[in-house]
Amino acid sequence: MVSIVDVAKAAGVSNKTVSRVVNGEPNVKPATKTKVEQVIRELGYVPNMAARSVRSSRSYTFGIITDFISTTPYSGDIVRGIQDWAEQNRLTVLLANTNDDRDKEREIWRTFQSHRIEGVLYVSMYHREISPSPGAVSIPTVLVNCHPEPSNGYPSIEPDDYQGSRDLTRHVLEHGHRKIGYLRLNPRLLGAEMRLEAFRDTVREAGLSEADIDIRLGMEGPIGAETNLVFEETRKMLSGPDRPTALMCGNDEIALQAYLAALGLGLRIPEDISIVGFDDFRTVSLALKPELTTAALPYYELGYRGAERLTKLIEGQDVPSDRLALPCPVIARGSCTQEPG
Amino acid sequence: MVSIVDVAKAAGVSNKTVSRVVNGEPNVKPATKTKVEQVIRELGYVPNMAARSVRSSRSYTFGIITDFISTTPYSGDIVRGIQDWAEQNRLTVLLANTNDDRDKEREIWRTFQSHRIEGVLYVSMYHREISPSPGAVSIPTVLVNCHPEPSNGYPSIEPDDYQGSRDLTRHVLEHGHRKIGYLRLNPRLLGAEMRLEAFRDTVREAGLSEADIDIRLGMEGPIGAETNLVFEETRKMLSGPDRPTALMCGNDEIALQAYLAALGLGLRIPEDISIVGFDDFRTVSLALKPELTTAALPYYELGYRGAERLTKLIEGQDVPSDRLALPCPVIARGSCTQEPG
DNA sequence: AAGCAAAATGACAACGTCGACATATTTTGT
DNA sequence: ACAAAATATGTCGACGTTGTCATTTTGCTT
Repeated sequence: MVSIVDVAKAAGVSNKTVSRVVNGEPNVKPATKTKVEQVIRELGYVPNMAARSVRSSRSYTFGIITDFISTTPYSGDIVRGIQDWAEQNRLTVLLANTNDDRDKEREIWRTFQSHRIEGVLYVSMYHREISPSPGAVSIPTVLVNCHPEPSNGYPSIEPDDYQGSRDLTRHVLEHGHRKIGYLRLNPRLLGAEMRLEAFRDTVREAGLSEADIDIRLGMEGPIGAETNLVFEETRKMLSGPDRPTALMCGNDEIALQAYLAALGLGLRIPEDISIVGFDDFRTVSLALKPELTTAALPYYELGYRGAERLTKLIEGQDVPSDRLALPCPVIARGSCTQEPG
Repeated sequence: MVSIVDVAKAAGVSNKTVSRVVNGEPNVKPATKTKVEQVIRELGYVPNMAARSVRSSRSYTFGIITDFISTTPYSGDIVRGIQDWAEQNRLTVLLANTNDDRDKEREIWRTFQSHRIEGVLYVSMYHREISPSPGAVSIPTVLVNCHPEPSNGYPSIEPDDYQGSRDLTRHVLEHGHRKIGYLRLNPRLLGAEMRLEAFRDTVREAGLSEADIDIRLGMEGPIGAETNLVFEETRKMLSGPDRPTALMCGNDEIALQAYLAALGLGLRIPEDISIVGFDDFRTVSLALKPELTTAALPYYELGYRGAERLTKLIEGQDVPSDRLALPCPVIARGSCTQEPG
């Protein structure tokens, strides 16, 4: 591997001068600079980050710790957001996956320490409360798509489930619907409660009564192995005498099943029943016909702005608020239209 | 940051002895070892990988280059597979994303070189033909979920679309179906052709004639912005006088739309029509009711075994064949049952 | 043409680690 | 008890960089 000394020799200058050229330092004669750059190109010299890191004790590297990267489709967008930010700021990204295993996590923190990582983005693949266990040494850390237990005060960045659900509910109300069904997410998910609460509050504000809404549990049980009640509950809800004209679903997967149940009952979407989801899992929301009106989880932004926050934290700038919530915009597509009546 | 000399001083031994303990070298008195280990724990010493790397000119690091990590759900499983293998072999993983941008890719190869990466896994998010542009220096590289243009001979690891589609077709035939519809993937995808060909070959072997099968195009146009014909084509196919009893779909997304179309026509699945997909995108395949019979893309294995191949390549062991295809197992669920007639 | 400040370049050490080799200590065989 | 072999520990330098400071060269003023 060609080193800075090789370049120096070939260019007939000292290695320090090469270093100056490489790092764009001032006080290098244009002619020298040109010469050195040419030699660098000829020899294909690329600076050795490890050596640089040893000398300057800076690594210019972030670490990403994920729990289960792949259980939620598109959550990879978070990682992409981080990467884009990293690239724009000439940072390198190290990746590790805990699989939700405590020992493995400890091991990962150690590895990160051994690389003298400058900061960690702790990414959860579904929105929840967590407690990182970094061990003895503390590395600046930002929580992404999750927030810390109240006791330990990591800054975090999360989707605003409440706002998303509220805006989505308003969207449905604005289309004239006054009888609305609601299919709940697994209550164990952090988003479930917030989304439901936002629905309840918004519907109450609009003057609907308890009799106008029909809330049912779609899923329950341990995450990853839940009991799925959506299909049955939807059938029941839509077979009743006084069925809702709009159906709000805890997420897009539930919406998918609602589609199947409604269609199976001979109902047309959206003519007979409007349906909205949540998350905007595009494999589902765009594949459904009509395409699904839903609220989008801002995965990419979560990653990008999380990385931004981490940098500020490292540089010692104060991080405005401990928990930052990013909006979930309503994506209006064809599945929710004016109430027929 | 505490270094090896700090430990040596505190333990009253030379730094070389500490190094020996840390690296598990022989010829250290048990008492010394215990003492050193204790001091390491007390001081929270973690070896500095950068320094180690400078000294030994080995980085123990792999790089992953992805094109667009997030357009395909679950393709993150590839990354997880790589990570697991890396962890088991005490390797670190560097991650970068090209977004299919040539300049960005060059930049990434440079970054990887600067980290003296030992090998690269070039991961494509959908199965296709690619040509990496590593620039001047060559780093051992394995292509994952894609294969090289014939000219440049990178080893690769890919899903066996042909075998998957063949086995799936056999599965359908074994359930007695003799009139089969087929909804094609976007022909621009590498898998499209292979899956269709396998279908054709298998169906011919089974003695079906051209009249028994009905092949239609589901999607076309540039990837990521395709025209979607699935819904309409399925309606046409299933409305005809002599409709098929089973419907094979290019992938699970197409299957989802086929469900919707079939249900919209008042058909029951699987009583009136059996449907199978391909890929096993679990957000779709498990959310469908009945759950979807499909062939699973072996994403995790692709990553894990790709990393394994890369290691062998680096160690100079010969890599058996240039292109390695991993089976796509048939996942039988409820959507394909015995032909009714 | 001398004098001087500013600009350009270089010499050298140090970052943390480990390999090569040297030295010290213990064990073994007689 | 003594040499020889085996085990245990230490010294020193090098990996590729860059920071510090010293030295040389350049451009400008008078």
